[in-house]
Amino acid sequence: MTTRSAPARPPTLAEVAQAAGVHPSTASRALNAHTRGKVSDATAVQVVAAARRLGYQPNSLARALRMSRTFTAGMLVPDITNPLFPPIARGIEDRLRRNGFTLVIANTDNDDDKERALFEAMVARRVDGLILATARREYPLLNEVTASGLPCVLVNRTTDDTAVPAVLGDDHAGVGQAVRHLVKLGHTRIAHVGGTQAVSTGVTRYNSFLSWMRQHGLDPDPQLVVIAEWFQEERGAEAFRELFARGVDFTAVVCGNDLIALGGYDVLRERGLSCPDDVSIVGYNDTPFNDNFSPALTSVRIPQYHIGYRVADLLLKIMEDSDYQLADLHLKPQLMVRGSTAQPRR
Amino acid sequence: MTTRSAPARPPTLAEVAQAAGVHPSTASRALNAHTRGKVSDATAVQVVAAARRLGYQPNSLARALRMSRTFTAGMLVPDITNPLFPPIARGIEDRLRRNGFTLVIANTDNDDDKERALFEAMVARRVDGLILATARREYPLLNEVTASGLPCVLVNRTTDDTAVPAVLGDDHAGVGQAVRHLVKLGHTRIAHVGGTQAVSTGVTRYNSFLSWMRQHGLDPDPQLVVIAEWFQEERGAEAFRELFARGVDFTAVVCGNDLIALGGYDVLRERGLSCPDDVSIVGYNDTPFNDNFSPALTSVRIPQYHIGYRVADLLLKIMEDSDYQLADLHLKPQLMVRGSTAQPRR
DNA sequence: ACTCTTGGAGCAAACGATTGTATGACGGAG
DNA sequence: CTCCGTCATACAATCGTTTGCTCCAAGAGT
Repeated sequence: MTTRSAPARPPTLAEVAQAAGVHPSTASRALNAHTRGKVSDATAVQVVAAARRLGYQPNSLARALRMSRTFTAGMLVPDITNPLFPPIARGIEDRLRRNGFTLVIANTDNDDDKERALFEAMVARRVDGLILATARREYPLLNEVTASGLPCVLVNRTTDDTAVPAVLGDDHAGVGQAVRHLVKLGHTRIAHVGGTQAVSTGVTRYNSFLSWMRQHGLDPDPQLVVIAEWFQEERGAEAFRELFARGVDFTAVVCGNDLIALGGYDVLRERGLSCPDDVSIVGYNDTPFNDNFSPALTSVRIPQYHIGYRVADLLLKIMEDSDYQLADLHLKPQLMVRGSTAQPRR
Repeated sequence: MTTRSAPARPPTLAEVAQAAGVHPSTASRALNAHTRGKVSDATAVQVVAAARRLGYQPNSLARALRMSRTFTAGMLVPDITNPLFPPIARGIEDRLRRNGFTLVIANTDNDDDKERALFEAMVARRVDGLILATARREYPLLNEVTASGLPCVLVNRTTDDTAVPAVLGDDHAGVGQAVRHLVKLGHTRIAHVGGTQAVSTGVTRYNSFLSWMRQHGLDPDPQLVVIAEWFQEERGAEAFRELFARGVDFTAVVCGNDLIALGGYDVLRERGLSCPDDVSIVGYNDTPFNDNFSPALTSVRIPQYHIGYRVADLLLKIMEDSDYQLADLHLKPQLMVRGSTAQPRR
């Protein structure tokens, strides 16, 4: 037999040091790449060998306590069940892990009190940095975060008062691609069913819609713009019903996100209308399964994984260099054309 | 002004003790519900007041180091991007948080080496317990886990050698509901497109299918059983093509999960067949959007959130009482009947 | 009145690492 | 031969808690 069954208590640095016949401090320096230069090569080899032999794993708690760095980042997300967030979280996790960081995710359910409590919990856990996917345009929590001095970045959404850097999809460009696509197909009476204006994505996509319509020489009809109360299928359906109720003709709709677009599908079905024959629909975000709906949903894909990756990148930079020059990052979207958009028949 | 801008360094227990005019150890006991009884009520009040006044938050690192408990649980998941897992993770997180525990999730991508590395990382982080959603029937990693003595539970999948408790959906019952539903509709030539037999859900659903078919007096035709290489849409499509290639007639299919069922949709479309007119299809898990496919997918819903909740429950019990009597937990599924199943026309 | 018990609080040693400072040896220069 | 600089290592403090032990005083029992 080569090794005994796993020891109940993992070996400590002191034990490694003893096994290598050196003082713990020497062992520490030998093991830490940062201080390797302070010990002779010979003893470094000894220590490393002993560490490997004993299966030494530094106790991250002790290290964290001493260094007051936990190598942990926290993330607040409205609800990980929303398919937009898992790919972002994966990107973040993958990037953080490369630097030995761990990610802790908590769900706020868009509840102010819960948000605050979870933030406190993160602080109590002494996370080294914070990633917020929960920002609203008015976001008082952010004051507490910045006041606490905790490095922080926003993802996917930003705030009106932007003192904190954010990594986002370029929604202006994305909506532009959607509008251009519809215009090229021949649509002129294009509607917008936006998402709540309380979050930045809702308002940005709304403004971009107006702006791009005008750039294409189309005067956006206020009657053809409805705002869904939230980024949800049922809220989207309600907004679509309102849109139809207004009685103004339209042949295409740019939606605030994919769930709203699905709500649109439901309402078209209710009214016996066909997509894309009667109405073309474009979603946003390109969450999974858009290929499987019928018709397959044309949508603006945002690089979710990479957004996560880059936001982690940014957080790492800010954590190591506290006066790193801050800037928002807007990643390029790409329109995925599928079956829900076609030339207008009217 | 009531308070100054947040202090750079949060107050320590010693500072609270000093403010209350007592020794740190007394302050500790006063603050800890567990040891509150060891100090007089009067001083307890003093200490609590001082703690509140200073905004004291115990340093979880120091506590963890001293107590060698981190109040953290780790979770290994194949890929959080799979919509099955986020609701489970939420259930876990919500339950853990009630006891002051934090959940750390890591994605293994079904990669053995990555799995092992992430397990090591969890150990290095000194998590108090581990939740594995990554089990395969043969699962060598589990030996290391049990050898390490780390409390551990499985979720959604279990292993052949079941020394570790698991919380699962009751797949036998779920498949039974699916088969019974189809039989009641009048189907007799029912096929099964299962998932990989390398994981317990694949093999359990397969065996249950055979068993329930026989219980309904139907002799399952081996030609009508195909195993998809993985629980993915494209692998499911391949399996469906194989099923058709065998040339044996069937009118309904029980699928290993919803993605495989979607692969079935694709193949039916390829062949110009209609669901449910030509073939009825039942999925499994009832992941989101089943309502939005066309036809809406009939599927066996497993209580994902509650599975997570209960697995966390179990882990907490095991952690606090190391010889808690172990048992697997099978939660009741429920068949969600939608448009993809109908009476056979042949 | 004396001892015994008991409750409350302080002391100090952990937990396991990192790191500033002190110490020792050794080699070269004057 | 002495002195000094340098390099490698050892020493010890520290991070912020928890907790076994000791100690003291006050109240109860006889």
